[in-house]
Amino acid sequence: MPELPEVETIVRDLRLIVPQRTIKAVRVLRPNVVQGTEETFISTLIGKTFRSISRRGKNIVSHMSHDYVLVINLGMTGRLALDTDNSALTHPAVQFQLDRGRPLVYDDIRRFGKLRLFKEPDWESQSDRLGPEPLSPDYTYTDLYEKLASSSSPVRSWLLNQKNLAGVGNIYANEALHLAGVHPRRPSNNLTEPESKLLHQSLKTILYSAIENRGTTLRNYRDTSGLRGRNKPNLKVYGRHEQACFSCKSLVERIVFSNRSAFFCPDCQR
DNA sequence: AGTGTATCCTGCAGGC
DNA sequence: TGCCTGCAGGATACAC
Repeated sequence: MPELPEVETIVRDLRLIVPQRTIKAVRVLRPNVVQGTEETFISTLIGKTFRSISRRGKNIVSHMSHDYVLVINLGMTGRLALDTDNSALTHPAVQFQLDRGRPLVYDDIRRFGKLRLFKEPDWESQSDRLGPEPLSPDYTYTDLYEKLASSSSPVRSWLLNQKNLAGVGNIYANEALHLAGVHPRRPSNNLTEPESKLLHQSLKTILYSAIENRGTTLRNYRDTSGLRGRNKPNLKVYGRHEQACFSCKSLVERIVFSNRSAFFCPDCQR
């Protein structure tokens, strides 16, 4: 569910809520969303204070006191929110009682999400296994072009692999490829340098505009206040199977490979 | 190295 | 109304 723009939106919300708050109690209602034993997870977090919140790819990274890092991957349906009386948190999995205010709740319908605890250096080495951040100023089209050149896998699959690029998921991979005019099945090492440059720029454009719109809600995604993202009307191909391309009026096609749907315009994307 | 398949889960839409 | 199938923003492990 949540890709880079959705996670970025949640991270920005959390920065207004949790820093300098201390965890007083933890309730694990669904042990399988927590890595390691429930007991260790709880005892490690009690008494720790949130210092800062950042994002790495699709991960919410909470830097805690005593050099601990709580890393949350939302999977398909994970949510974080402060519990409220009329809460739409239907599948609470973990509750954090803070030193003041309402509990912070991790809610996850399908429970594909994961909450992991690291010591700072261990998280650093874990983070190093992820690809570059597409929105980082020092991520250049040359980086993209050279890395694409070493892979023969379809470019849509390449973009989804978090070791190649961190944070891009199926919606924005398809949207960026459409904006760049590149067919999702093109072998990565088949892209020319100009095409790589266009794809690099398209990724930034698509991701920035999705962040401005606070993410895309197709079904389950909500921000920490329970509000939907507003980016869905901007989608040009994702989910638009058999509808007319806005650029050329051809019908958007849906194909499946690597077990995921790919949407593209057969005329705009060769 | 890459791909297809299965797995972890629940919920919803569509067909009958 | 109910039952069945397919599908969903992710990540990973496996066989080939």
